[in-house]
Amino acid sequence: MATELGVARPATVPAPDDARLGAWRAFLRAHARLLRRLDEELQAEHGLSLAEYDALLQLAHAPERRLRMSVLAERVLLSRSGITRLVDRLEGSGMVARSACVTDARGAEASLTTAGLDRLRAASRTHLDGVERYFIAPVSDDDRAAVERAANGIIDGLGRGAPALDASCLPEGG
Amino acid sequence: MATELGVARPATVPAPDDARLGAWRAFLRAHARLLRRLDEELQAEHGLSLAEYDALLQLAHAPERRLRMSVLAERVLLSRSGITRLVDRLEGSGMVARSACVTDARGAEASLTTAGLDRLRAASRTHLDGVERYFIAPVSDDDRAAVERAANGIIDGLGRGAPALDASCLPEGG
DNA sequence: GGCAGGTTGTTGACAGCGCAACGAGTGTCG
DNA sequence: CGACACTCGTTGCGCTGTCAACAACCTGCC
Repeated sequence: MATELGVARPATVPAPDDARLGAWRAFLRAHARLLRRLDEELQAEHGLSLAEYDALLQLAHAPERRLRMSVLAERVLLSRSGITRLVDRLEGSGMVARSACVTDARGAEASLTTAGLDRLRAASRTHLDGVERYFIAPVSDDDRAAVERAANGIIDGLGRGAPALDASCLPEGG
Repeated sequence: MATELGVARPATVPAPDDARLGAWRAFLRAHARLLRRLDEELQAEHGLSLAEYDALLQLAHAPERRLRMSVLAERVLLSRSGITRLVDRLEGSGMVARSACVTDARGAEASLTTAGLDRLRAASRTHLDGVERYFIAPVSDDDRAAVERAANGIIDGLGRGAPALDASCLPEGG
């Protein structure tokens, strides 16, 4: 268990000044503000949300510029229903097209249209400028490398420990 | 414009293998998966969302365990209408109480009830364990320090450059 | 005092996402 | 072949959040 960690945990609520929680809170704040800013800029200049941009980007990098819905969902960090609706919107604006999958009649594929690619190219300038300005510039090379290491470590650690499907830890609520 | 930054930017779409974008994408993935996991655990074991937990925590740390709505909104990274609804829910479950502000008749305050404090105490065990397990344990002390530095640098940088309300303040970036 | 202009919290309308359920299709094993 | 369990994408529903509009209130200036 992760309870004996050397942190004195008072009977009260976690102190806001725990040094290690500082990193945690900074991480949360940075992410929230950064994403909001990038989304704002993308929306203002190109009428795209970050999720939409990301979907277009994933399609652009895929072979033949087409991807199965479920694969796209996974890459954009969305549920399957979420990707259905996202593709609905993109299709509505003519940026992607739906087509049936030849090898699997259940499957649908989303493919990037040339209009979508143009839109993506334009938007990527804005987005990359934003990432450069707000994420890369204010961080030293060493720190950025550390961030990447840390992020990958976190992702790794999450993969290992399964979520709480085990109900044996619940009943203690009383 | 921020176009001359030393990044060679091809006429096509950003390559997925840019070393610095690697950190960016890892950052996004780590955050998404981590938050989802922590939210799941908190929800499963205590029926609280992360936002609700955060609100309770902010109240617990405030003097007199009460906070103006707008201040609370700011700390929980929510809009004013968002905080109104969040407090609605928490009030409905008896974890916070609303009261009028004595010095400002427009204002409302949210205060933590003892039930809310109990709930927070219980939940904080789960939450802190999660943060420990998924955020702190898989990251070295040095890297965590770097993450904190990076995050603060990002927040700082965001504060400086105003969003695109004024286009005239951008050109001096070069 | 009295009024213009900003702030505060709430509400209505709406968007986006996840979950559960569904129809359609696949693959496997007897 | 037929039965079964599974996967795929879509849809209905609910939750949660934002934005715009609003009434109530505060502040500063005349």
